[in-house]
Amino acid sequence: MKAKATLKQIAKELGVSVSTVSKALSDSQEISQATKDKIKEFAALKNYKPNLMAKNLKYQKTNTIGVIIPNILNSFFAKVFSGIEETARKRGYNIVTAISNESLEREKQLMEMLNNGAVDGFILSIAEETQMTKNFQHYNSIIKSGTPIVMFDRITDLVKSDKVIVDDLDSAFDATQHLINIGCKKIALLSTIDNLSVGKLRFEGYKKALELNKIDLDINLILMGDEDEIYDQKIEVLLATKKVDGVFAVDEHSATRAMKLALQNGYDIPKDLNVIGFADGAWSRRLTPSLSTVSQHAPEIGEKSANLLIDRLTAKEEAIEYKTIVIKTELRQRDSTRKL
Amino acid sequence: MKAKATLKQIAKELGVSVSTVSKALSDSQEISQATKDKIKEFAALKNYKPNLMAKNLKYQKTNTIGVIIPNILNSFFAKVFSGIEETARKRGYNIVTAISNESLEREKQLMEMLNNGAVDGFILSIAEETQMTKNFQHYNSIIKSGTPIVMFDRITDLVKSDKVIVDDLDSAFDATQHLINIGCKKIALLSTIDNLSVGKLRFEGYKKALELNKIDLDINLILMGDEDEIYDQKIEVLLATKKVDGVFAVDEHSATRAMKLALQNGYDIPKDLNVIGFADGAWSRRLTPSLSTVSQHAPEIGEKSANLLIDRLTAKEEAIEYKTIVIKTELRQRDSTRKL
DNA sequence: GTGAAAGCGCTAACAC
DNA sequence: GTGTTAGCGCTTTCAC
Repeated sequence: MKAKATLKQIAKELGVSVSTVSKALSDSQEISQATKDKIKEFAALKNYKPNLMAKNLKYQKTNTIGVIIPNILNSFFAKVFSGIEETARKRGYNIVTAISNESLEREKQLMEMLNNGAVDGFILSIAEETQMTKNFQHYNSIIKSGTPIVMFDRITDLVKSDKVIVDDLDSAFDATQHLINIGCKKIALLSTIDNLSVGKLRFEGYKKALELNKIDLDINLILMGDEDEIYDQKIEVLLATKKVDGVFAVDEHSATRAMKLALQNGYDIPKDLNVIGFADGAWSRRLTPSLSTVSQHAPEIGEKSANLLIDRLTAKEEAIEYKTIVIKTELRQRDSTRKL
Repeated sequence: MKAKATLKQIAKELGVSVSTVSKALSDSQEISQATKDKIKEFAALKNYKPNLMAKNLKYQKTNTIGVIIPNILNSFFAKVFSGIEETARKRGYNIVTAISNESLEREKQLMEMLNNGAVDGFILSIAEETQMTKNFQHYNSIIKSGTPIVMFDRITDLVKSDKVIVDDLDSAFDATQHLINIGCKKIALLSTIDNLSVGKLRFEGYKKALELNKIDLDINLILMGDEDEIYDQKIEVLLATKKVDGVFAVDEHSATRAMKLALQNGYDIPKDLNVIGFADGAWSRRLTPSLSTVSQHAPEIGEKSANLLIDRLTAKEEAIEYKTIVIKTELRQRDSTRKL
């Protein structure tokens, strides 16, 4: 447990002043080359590293971003996170991670805690409970306190901030339209995220596609629920009617459950049933048949979010206008849908 | 962008000294109730929060743990991470996350960067490149500098530190034995992680089980490679021989590729082929048939790691002995293996 | 070319 | 019961 080297120590051991050492190490013009060399060599020997906390305190900023993720086990968030991490790191920022576990209380508490000079800004996706209860004051009060926020994916219009989203409505429209194009007449919509902004938008996209193709919305084909057995049973009942030839699943759970239950109930995918889902690419490829998905470019969402935040943090003038970046999705056709 | 409240400001506005405010807010006996009440009320009004950086600097600790993850997209690591996060949070620690991307250089650089007073200790799993090149000095020099490290899953004997691992050898033995018990005679071993400590141990467990059951090790049944198409082809060739009735896959990729290729090549799982893999539970259940796995209790690994580190950080005496905690795995029988 | 001193926000030993 | 002061490690202005 040897104490870390400080300017003070080095100064003392070398018989110079603290400020000389500081200047020498930052290659100041004021210091003679000889002294600089001597000090630098000694510092390297002692493995000197400037203390971050002291610097932070001095400059009143931390070069750290707080990232609040609703659930890191969701691979979408994990991917966005990796995008944030990489971009932030490149631009010299550290990441403090906190997981809200979809809880409003936890989200509030974490953000307040980190807003004590621990981070310069936040990147977050709204916790489910927060979005359901529409309790957004804590965001606004944090922004008012001078800490900028960037929201991604799950956002709200009630907070003025930078945002990065996917064109959920259009993506859902395209996915549904694709199912129609390959001949589906009875397309079910499956969702466990109807309480989220993104869930609602995807539902809208589905409805819009049906409408434009003059297909009546059939309420029996719309299944909403939680990730539980009751939901599974509903899917099975729906499949049992054999009146479905397409499934549009707006979340990973719905997509994979539908696939599995259909296969178990003797459906031939994609012959009898075509499935498209919002889901993670890596695992979708591992399924048999592989799942056609709406790819959300998660790492890019992370990258853009980090850049938005850091741009704001480093901006000369304050109060640049808030931006909303919309990332284009892509329909990845795999084996769970017929080819055109 | 209103400036955050500081002790100094509050003191000035209230016409008292800084230390009075500080003491009042920490409920010191020295201050009269009346003053305390007054100060507390005013502080609450101003939404005062003590500045973390200043406290950290003062106390020479950060209450922050640096977590170095090789790859957050690997759900095992994501799960361990969530265990770490939750436990650390409960005990009052923040998490700074860094992703090594399996690179030695990056791992070194990240750790050195964070070792400048940004974190009190590290929790990490060794990057693949680090483990392959056996380049472990940076760990030792960080430990020597006074920052403790806890390693999990991918570890090395060449670094003295606390460790949390799974009983890889025994788990692999049990998995192989189970395949033998349900009647498999020709058990293939698939691995894309033979360069990792855990990969080697799992291979040992496989060999031990064969040996004890007097089954000759057949080199043609052992497939090692990277996550690429060449590896996929090798699997397909192996399956084409139809000389395999069991697969023990020591990593997620191998397990899922084997399943998929077997299904595509007309195998009936588990009738013709039994598959067990080290893999994530959530997704294994989503496959059809669901995959029997060795469950590694990832969140518990994270929890134990965090506790080990924090125990050491908060220990009164220095140099408690280093501990290695071994977590028991569980064989989760699903539909990719016959029932006994 | 080098050093002294102030200050970032906080705590705590020590005065009064 | 309240205030003064020093100091955590660093940078930076100003003096010499």
